[in-house]
Amino acid sequence: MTRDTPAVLPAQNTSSGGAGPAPAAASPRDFTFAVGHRLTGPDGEPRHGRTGTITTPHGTIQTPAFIPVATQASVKAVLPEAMAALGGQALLANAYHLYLQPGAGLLDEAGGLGRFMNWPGPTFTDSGGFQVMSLGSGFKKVIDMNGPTAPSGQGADDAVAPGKERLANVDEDGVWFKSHLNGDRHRFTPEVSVGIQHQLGADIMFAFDELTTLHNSRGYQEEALERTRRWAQRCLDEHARLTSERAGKPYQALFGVIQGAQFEDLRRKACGDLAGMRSDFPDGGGSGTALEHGFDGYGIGGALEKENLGTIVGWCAEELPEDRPRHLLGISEPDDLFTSVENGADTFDCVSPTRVARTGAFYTADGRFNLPGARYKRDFGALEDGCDCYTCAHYTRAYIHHLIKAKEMVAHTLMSIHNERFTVRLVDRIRASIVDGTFYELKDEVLGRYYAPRD
RNA sequence: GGCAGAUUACCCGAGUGGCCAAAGGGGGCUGACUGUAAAUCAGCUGGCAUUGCCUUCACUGGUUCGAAUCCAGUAUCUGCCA
Repeated sequence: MTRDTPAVLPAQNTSSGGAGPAPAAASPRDFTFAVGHRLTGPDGEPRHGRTGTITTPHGTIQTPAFIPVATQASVKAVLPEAMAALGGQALLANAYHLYLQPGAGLLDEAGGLGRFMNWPGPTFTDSGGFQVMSLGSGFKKVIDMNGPTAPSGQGADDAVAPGKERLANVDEDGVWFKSHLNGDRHRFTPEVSVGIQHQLGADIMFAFDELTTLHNSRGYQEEALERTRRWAQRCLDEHARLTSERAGKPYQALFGVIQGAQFEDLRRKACGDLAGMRSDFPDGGGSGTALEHGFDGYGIGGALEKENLGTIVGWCAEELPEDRPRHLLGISEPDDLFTSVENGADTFDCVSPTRVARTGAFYTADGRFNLPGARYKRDFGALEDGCDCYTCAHYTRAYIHHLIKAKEMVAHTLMSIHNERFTVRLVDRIRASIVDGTFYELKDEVLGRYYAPRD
């Protein structure tokens, strides 16, 4: 990273020539994943972790990679130029939010998500599956060490978090959403979600899934998982149909999403089911023939306890095809990143860097701290000593502390740039450590310092 | 000069005999945040110690078993009348 970086994307992302007209080719072959180095454990045995390169119509992604979240076609408070300058390789938006806001058709008309938001590099869209949970039960996705606190058993499947209203209701065919913006009812089905995502035009899309919580019973987890399996097939079929119908557009990859909560048998079954799914795709040569095509990659999502994260990712890595990328949805804490990469996750997205930035917290090698604290009032150092981000190059803790106290919006921008850079750089360092064989040294050093007990 | 009304913790403000260390805001302090219903939420905010004790509702003095609350005086402020 350099300071005063011009408003252009990194070299590896400029192959498409910016947000110009779409390339003519439209084939599943426009999306590839090549495994690079494999991680070896301290015992000399191979691990699931690896480096790789994802190639999309809008550029490549070196993995492992952190993909910053731009839910509504915007990384909150940060310009895309700044995201490129801090090393972001791709951005992830949300189909549900974009469908409610500008409307997916508008983005199609505008030339797709990337062009609409002035991000020439690769893009992802989430399916709206997360909103099945967040607008449904409202419970947190990752439960703390104390485990579920809501009533368990029969009634738990209808439980709603305290103070929340149920705004999503699931049935076999799909989900009714009640808009959190104006109360309008909206219908999402696998076909609707994939249709919206095709209109949004991201390089990588996710299948529409049902995210359960740890409050749900085992019986409900099985029921939901089966439903998600059936939805996955419908997503793949609709994806094949639309890929054919929208020939001439850049190919959009579709990732299936693995659920199954903390249950090993359910996770393994989900992986096997989705890995084996096929649908007929048109080939890219214009010959009119079709080819059998499965998911281009896989998302690992759902309810899990932090302590089981690595184990669950490991189960998935064992069951899923080696030659397809594995995206871990919604994770970015440093310990979780190391654990997940070690066990086979290739890419990550998470709202945490910008969310905690907006609420005053910043990451450092020594842990996360709250900048509104009175102790920073006269601290004229950078947010993090030695950080190479734009914020740390130009601004002090005291100044940003002042901006937060004065409720100046640019505080969110400066904080978010730092936190995004911190997370992107951490995953970049993890990638480099796999290449040069120092993963475990890096893990011990980084986590030992980040989570060291404080006074 | 006369009449009427005010004065509550850092600020604004509720409280008109005991359930009041005193509602509610703001501010301050601390913490949380993992596919964004999140520029949000939670706790604390007179002092000291473990339940508990001590000092507070402009000031002084009363009434009462008991006063932020009732009475008298004083100070300051705000209206209206000269």
